[in-house]
Amino acid sequence: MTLEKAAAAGATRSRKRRKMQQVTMTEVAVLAGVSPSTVSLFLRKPASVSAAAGQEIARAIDRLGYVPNLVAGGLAAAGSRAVGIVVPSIQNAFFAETVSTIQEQFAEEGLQILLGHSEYSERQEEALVRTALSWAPAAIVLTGLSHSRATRDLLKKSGVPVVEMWELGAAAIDMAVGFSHREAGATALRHLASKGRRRVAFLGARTQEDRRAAARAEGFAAAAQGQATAVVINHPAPASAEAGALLIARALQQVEGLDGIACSNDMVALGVVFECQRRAIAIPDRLAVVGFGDLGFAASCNPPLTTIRPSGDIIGREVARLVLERLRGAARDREKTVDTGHLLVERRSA
Amino acid sequence: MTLEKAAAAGATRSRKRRKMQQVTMTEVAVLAGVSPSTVSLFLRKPASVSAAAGQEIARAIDRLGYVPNLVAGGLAAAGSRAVGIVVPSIQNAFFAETVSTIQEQFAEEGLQILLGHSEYSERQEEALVRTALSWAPAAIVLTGLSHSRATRDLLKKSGVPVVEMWELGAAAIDMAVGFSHREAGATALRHLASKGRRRVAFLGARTQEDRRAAARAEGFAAAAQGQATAVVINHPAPASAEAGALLIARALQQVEGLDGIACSNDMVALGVVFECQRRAIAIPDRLAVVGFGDLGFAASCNPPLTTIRPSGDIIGREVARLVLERLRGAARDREKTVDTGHLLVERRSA
DNA sequence: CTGAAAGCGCTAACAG
DNA sequence: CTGTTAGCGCTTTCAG
Repeated sequence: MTLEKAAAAGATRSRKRRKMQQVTMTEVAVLAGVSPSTVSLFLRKPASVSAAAGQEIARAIDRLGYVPNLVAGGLAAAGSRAVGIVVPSIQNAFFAETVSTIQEQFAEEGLQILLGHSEYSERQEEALVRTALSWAPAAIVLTGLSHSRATRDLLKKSGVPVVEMWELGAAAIDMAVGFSHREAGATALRHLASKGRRRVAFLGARTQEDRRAAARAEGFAAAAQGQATAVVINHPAPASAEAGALLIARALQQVEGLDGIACSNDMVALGVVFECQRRAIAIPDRLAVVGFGDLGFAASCNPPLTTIRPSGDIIGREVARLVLERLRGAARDREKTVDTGHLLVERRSA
Repeated sequence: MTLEKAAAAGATRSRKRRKMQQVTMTEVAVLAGVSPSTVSLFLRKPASVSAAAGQEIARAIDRLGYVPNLVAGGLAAAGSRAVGIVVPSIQNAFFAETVSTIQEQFAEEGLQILLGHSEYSERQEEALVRTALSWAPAAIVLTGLSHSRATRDLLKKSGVPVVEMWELGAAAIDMAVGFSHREAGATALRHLASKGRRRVAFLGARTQEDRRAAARAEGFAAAAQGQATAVVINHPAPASAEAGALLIARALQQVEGLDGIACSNDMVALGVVFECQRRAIAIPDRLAVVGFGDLGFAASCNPPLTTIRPSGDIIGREVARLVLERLRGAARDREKTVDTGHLLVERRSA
């Protein structure tokens, strides 16, 4: 079979396409001297095709520069190889790490990521889920357990596997991977208390929208009962060093004899460290600081930051594993939830 | 027309699907008492359908909870509403910002993002481009101008609009948005020189793989001719505060009388600041430091960081604009390149 | 302005 | 192991 003949086979197709001519599976089949379904089979299960045919097909694919059309495949198979992921913000280092890990795991399995960010808005999340569903995705990954009623309905009705990540506690739609933020907040307080700190504050960024940060604040405050005097101070902007500087200034003013701080995010803690350097407030002697996130700079700042590590990479790996297992046919009720816990990383700031 | 009838219309479809029953356009059409093509038309150009029909259709969509199947749409239209984006790393704040901005702009136009990260590997990039092309994307966005031969061929052959971002200089495949990293490096040197610094170093992370960081280093070294003694020191790991601390230690040891530093990334500069705090090296008096990126903490660290702002958000906005214009029918040679420049943000560290 | 008809490129039974 | 046969759900001419 010649290349020309294969080209001729392709040429019978409509010429009205707006995109440039694309090589189709039929052309590959013609050149390889087999039927299209054999090519299709070869692509999905190479082992089920005779070695001879396989070789011919591989050569044809190569010569023609064939790129499979996953859109057509997805339609025929009633479900695509894409996974929708929606996170509050891609710029947040936590979610960037998780998404990054998921993408790595999926790439090996030929799964594509459809990404969207909701800016902590349930309405935006709903719109993103709707779009994702339009792609007949193999699965959908959401952040957190709070979603609009419509989002839940949409998802349930679709029957698509869904995994909610970065939070545990309330009921999940389907699967969930994460940890309890209340407990993480409590850990921060207990650590501070264990260091003899009795007048403490939780500095939060955007806790109105960020339910998980709010849960950490709650856990912190609840654990303080009988242990310490705790206040929670919030800043409406996203977590940043600047927010941290502002918050610590307010805390110092608001709490007489303040001696311990927990932050909703290491970035905020960094701002606290900066501001304390400026004011010559000794950390941890006068003020103990515990962060959240264990971001890259935590180990090298002055003093090194005691912080809580949520392990965004492990969350990502587990999310990918759950999705992959479900796609490979695991029962819908096989494994629903994995608790990744949290880890107190003790360094010098507390 | 009753809901039951519409359901009956749907029920004639094959029951072999693995996914849960999905509402189709035909069902909407039946319920609205029009033909599927009218529904399709209404969805794409509401104005071309009579008000009466439009209203019926809208109601039907609502009652049925219809979610369009973009996979089928993409196949029929020979091109999907998805845009493939590949960046070296999602965890890098620069790219996170750009991707975030692009996603925002696209969401309004109903474009989905297919995201992948290459880890600075051309081979991985090629694989990601291949997968992206399998989705018959509306466009593809790549980072930088260096790609494997196969990647370029694949892209050219596909005829898909391509925009390369975050770099300018060499020839682009199609469109490009970015700036010259050589010039950015030169700016850093000139600023240092203008402050009387004569023995300077460029601290780079991963410049073997990161061609753009390498270009900044080159621009820095080239501009030093006759101005200052410049050395370039590299660390093979990704940019981090830790790398910065390591690099400045080496620089101090290697260059007698070192008085100026430029970093390939603000994160590295942060490490330099930390290490100098530890060693009680006064910034900027003894050592002037200029970073790159203008990341969130740059303004609030001690001292505030003089840095070069690449404006990742503007790059994102311009990328989105170019793609959108092309999709709306702009000629293939309308506008090919936009230079977003760079900005020296002078603060106290230099 | 609306409908009928003809696929888009591929997968998935089912026979052979 | 391979080919035949039907579509997947939607868009797009092209008539009316």
